[in-house]
Amino acid sequence: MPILRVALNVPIDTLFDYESAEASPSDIGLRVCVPFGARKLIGVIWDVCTESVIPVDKLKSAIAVFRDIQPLPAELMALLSFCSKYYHHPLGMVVINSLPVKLRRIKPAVLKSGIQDVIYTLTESGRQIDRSSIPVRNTVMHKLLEALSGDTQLDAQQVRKISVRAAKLLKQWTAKGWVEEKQYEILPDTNDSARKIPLLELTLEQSVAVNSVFTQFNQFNTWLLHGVTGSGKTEVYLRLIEKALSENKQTLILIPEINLTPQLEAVFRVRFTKTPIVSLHSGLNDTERLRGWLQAQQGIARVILGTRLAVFTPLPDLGLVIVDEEHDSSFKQQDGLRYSARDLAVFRAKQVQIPVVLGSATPSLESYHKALTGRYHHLRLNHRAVKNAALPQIDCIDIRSGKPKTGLTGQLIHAVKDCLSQRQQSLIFINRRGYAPVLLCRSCGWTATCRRCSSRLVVHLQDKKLSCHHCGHSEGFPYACPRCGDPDIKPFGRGTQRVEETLSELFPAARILRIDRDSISRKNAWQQILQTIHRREVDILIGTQLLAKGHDFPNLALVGILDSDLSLFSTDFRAGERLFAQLMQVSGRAGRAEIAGRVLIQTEYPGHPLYQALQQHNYDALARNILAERKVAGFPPYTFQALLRAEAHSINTVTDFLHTAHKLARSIVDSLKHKNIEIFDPVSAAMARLKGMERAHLLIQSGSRQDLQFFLTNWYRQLSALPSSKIHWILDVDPIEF
DNA sequence: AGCACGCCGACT
DNA sequence: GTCGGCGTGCTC
Repeated sequence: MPILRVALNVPIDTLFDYESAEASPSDIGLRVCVPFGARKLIGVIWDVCTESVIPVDKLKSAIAVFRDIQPLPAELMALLSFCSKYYHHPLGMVVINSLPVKLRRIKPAVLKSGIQDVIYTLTESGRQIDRSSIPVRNTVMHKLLEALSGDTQLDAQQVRKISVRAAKLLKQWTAKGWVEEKQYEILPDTNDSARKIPLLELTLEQSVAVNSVFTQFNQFNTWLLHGVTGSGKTEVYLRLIEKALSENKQTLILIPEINLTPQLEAVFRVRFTKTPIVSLHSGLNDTERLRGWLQAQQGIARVILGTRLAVFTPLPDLGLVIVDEEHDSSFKQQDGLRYSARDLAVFRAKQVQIPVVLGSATPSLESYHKALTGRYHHLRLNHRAVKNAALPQIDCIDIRSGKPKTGLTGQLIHAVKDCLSQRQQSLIFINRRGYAPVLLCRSCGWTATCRRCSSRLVVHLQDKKLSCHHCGHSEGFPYACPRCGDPDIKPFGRGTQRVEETLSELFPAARILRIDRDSISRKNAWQQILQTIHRREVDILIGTQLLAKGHDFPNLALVGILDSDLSLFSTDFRAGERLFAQLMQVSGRAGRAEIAGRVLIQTEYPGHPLYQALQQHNYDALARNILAERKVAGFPPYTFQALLRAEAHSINTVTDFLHTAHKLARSIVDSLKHKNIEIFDPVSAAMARLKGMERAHLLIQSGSRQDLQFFLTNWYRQLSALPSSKIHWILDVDPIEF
């Protein structure tokens, strides 16, 4: 009888064998329901064979093979296998967790409205509708007509975005003959060349970049598209996608944050009006996610735009991969399977021998180093694409001589005032939300700390709460110091809320908008906020890094940066790199259109190389500087790392486990031919306590990725055999946080 | 991860 | 006497 080898979502890195009378090799990649101990589980058929190493009397029979959807393509299965091996995570867990939630259930997947979206277009008579005959207050009708105008096709997802009422309205309009309802066609071409919007002329640098990729469009190559903010990386992407579409290939584009998805999606939809585009991000519900995934798998979707999890989408005709803002740390998953979507994207491109483009204004040093050493092709865009738009003037304000009480120097206040008088917008960037980061007792030095984490509680004055930004715990203010009883307890330091308070006292007439995770509560709020900014209904913006990323603010003339010095001397060796990228990003918000931008950094270290490089817009100087330091210190990208992360309720459990792990590591290395593996002592994590768990880790480092992997495979096997009832542990390969 | 099995303390 | 606490060990 045929034997199925099944990948199951259990933390044991092995396949499980089952008998199945009906199975054939063509079932590889299908889902299957099997008995497992006392329960039933869903799994994926990884292999079909005739023999098993498991004794026959122990083999159970599979319950049912699901044929509701096409099997996973072999390439995707190879990607998942690689992922399991490279990150040392059980295969079954990798496989099942990569599937849309609706495919993880023990029942066939159903989409009552079908896989293909129905799309809507205006008919001839629809185009004749006199919009002035529709009451102005009927906004849904107007929005819908606006969206449909100009030959645009709307799919169900877009319709839902307009309004919940829009779908009903469309049915009525279809009945009236104003709107035509049809299925997406799989277009062999996408001669979208009949476009209405004239193409922007490419700058010289842009066309060099585009043409370079064109010349090697049918082979694997990693291109680092290194372009300053505003240099038009998106236009380069668009030209490349156009090319992929014309060759009847799918394009996968990975982007960092959910905030940016709608923005980029809109750009693509305007440009490729007839191309089925799917966006996959965490804002979708299970049904939408499944539909997008299936459209991608069946080749209906030609452009797939998504956050890191989209790297696991089956793409039969993949011809181009793009990773935008490749340096962004959100491409690295920080729990469970700790994969880097950027690195897996490169793997995918290599798998099918196609180009992958990594775009950034501030590439990760890993990628930059590979570009310098010739492993990646370096494409540079050194100039802004918009005519007359220069890079902003960046200056430091030295605050050593007198730290301002309000946190804002006279110079910065003056600059904001100037902006106000010229009706231009300004942005104050402070990467710390809340009112103040610390609640301090003046007489004994007590500070409010979290019960479950080793963190200070942040003062939120608005809702009169102290809250932990790590576990979400919040509590009321104490009336007096719990330690010494002195009632003189005060907020210390500044967060966005306090800066907002100060600015509204200084400029009572100004329209001030604070943007951080606390002010963006509702799902749709972000789009509205962007509109408010674009309509110039705001004078001063105050924000955290949420604001720094990729958005265009054409009327923004000034960026003020507060309290960024903290990151200069962090224990994390990547802090400098991250701060630089962040400041470069936020600086890039200023002066994007006709307005000359200005950036003011309040600092005690105006001479620090990081600020110097920033002022000169000189990424290369700083990057080479940091790389030289890393080389001397033996840090990535000159070495490869893996971190064994462990947590438990009791710190003793953690240290005992890590000591055992250390001993095992020692003996493995001693037995190795190549001993170029460095084992560090266990240390506690940066956040030593989180959500009531004590955390520590053990670092392994090697100059050879291969040797490191060989070691890890051995180590992982031994660690898995250890008793594991009280300890939680995971290997983090290529860690970026400590 | 779940879930069963098993071996000890406080309840009707 | 048994209900249920969670330590241990197994799952094709």
